[in-house]
Amino acid sequence: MTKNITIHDLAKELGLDSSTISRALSDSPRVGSKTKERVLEKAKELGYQRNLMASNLRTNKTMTIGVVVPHISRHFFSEAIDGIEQVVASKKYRVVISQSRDDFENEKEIVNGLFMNRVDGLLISPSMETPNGDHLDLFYKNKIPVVLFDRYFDNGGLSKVIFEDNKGAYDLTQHLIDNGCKRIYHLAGDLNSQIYMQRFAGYKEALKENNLDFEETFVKESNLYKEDAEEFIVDLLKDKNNFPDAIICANDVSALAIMKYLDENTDIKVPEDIAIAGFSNEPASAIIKPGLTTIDQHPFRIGKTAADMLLKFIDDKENAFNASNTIVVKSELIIRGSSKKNK
Amino acid sequence: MTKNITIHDLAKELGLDSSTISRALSDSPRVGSKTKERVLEKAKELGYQRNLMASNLRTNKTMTIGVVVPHISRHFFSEAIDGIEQVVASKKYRVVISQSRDDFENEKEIVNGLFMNRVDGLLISPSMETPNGDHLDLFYKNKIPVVLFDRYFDNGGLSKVIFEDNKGAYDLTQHLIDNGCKRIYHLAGDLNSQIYMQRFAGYKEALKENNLDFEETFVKESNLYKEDAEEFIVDLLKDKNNFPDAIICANDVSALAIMKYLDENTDIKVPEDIAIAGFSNEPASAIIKPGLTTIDQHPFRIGKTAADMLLKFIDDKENAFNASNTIVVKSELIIRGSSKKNK
DNA sequence: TAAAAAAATACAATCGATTGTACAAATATT
DNA sequence: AATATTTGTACAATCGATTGTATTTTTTTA
Repeated sequence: MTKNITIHDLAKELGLDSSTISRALSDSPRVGSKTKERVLEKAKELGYQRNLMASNLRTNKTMTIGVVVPHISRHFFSEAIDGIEQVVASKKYRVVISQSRDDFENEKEIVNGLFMNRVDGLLISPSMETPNGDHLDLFYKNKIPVVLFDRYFDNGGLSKVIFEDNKGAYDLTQHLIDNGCKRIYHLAGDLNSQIYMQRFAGYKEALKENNLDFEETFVKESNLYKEDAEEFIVDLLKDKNNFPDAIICANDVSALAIMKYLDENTDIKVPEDIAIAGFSNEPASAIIKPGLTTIDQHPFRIGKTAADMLLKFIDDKENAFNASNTIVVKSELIIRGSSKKNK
Repeated sequence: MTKNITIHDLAKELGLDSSTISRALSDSPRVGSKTKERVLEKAKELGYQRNLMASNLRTNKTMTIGVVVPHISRHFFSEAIDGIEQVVASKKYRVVISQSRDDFENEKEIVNGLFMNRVDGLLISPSMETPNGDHLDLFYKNKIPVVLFDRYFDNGGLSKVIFEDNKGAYDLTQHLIDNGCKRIYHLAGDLNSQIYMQRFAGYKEALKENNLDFEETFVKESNLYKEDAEEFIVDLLKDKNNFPDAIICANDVSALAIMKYLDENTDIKVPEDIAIAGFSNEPASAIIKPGLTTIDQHPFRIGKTAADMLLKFIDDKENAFNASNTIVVKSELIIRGSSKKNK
């Protein structure tokens, strides 16, 4: 193994002290310009590459941001990570990305690991199982900024960038009502999670304000996978007398699964017989026919915003710990064919 | 700021030497069990967290893998990253992820940065612009293993995990021919890129072996975005006499765009009037109607395989630099409605 | 030209953990 | 009980870069 070149090697070669090399390489005014040139040239000649492990240790900075998400490959998160990476890279930071797989134990381990690596800040979208922010105390106590995004918990003091889940679901519901729907069901996510809770609440509020029926049986809590959606619709089909005239799903995956199921297994037509709406605006939602009415969550923007906030906190730690800052990213109603009843 | 607790703090508190603390924490046989207990207890009490910056510097290991992809949020790459992360995390490694945005200058900077961070290995899917592996010499010379995945270049010595692009395109073409297609066009990607080159070659081979016509005009090189696909189909529609009876697109995005365009703007039916096939098996391809015939690339498996190979090289550097290992991940033909002509 | 000021460079400690060697204490052997 | 052996700890150097202080060299000023 070609031994790595260090500033000491350069120093020896040039008959200078390593401190001078260090200063020359960081363009310090304390080093003469001829010397700087010599150093730079020699560094290039020997293929010197600064060792950031050493540098980080000394400066107590890693220029690294930890990012924790439930699943990297989910459309929402990969878009958010794209946004994060873009912002962070432009400020010469790097991202270390881990996935909790919605497992709290996993998440705790990851968070500890990131702390041991002394990341300069943490962006986290907690797992479904995460009850509170106690496992982030480590960061809090050591004044390393943390920003939650998308998912969160009511845990005093943590800053976050969240989505208008309530408003999104409200708008969706109101839109369906405006289109003549009266018996609107809701396939919900895990109601222990703030985001699904909010979606459920927005849906309910809209029903209430329009004096529409709401019964507990209208709502089914689930994991929102394809299979959950199929199970849900199969159940509903058993009692055709009480069939809904609209379903709002808490994500697109389940909404698409229901549309697909109805199309392939029944002669129930969307939107004529039943309107369907989803949440998240996945790429497939624009491609299915009819298109799926949904809420765009602007995941890229959420990621960007969270990263911006975190970097601001890193620069200005005062503010990072004085108040819990919350930014709410606006929802956007995307109306497509699946909701166009209008009778 | 609560000063971080170090092994020296623990040592002072317990009246021991820091070396003993270090050994106790790593469960060395050289430390007595009672002492170990005392250390562990005190560590927990004071909330000690090992500083990996220091540890890394000393041991010259970071337990970190650098990952470079063109775009994090593309389905293929986010799935591949998922696979990588899964493998790597199980061996207590972490991933630092960067995106080149298909910009070579960017990629060079990222690669240098990862080297300065002394990652223990590098997984890279090079940008479209990357001409060769010269910018990876740094790793090669310093015996840090590198594995290319998906995209690659013919540059002696680098190990890689690639996809059966040629075979995939061949199978797709053969399948269309078996279904009665005779005039098969190809919307290609950038032909400077090995993967698109291979897909093109596979398509051409299949035509040849079946003694079917091939003309240069059958092929259009493009960036494979939605807009490119629309432009392509609009052009074809101008000359209805020479309209193809099948199009193989080098990715799903463009194939879906063509299907969507035909459906919304013409009365040309898929697959009755024209068969369409894509490449990559995006989620939307299973949802559109008719479903899009395509090739599954198993991106998750590609990621996993590449990560496995890299970790093996890290453990056994001998082999990492003796030969260039190449694993080819098998393609899978996914037949859906868009190709079912059979007349 | 000598003294003062400014510029360039060297010295040495430090960041926190690891690890080879040396030493001391405890236990075993004869 | 005296010596040999094992076990447990301490000492000290090291990883590579950074940075405050000290020193030398050069330039300026009187």
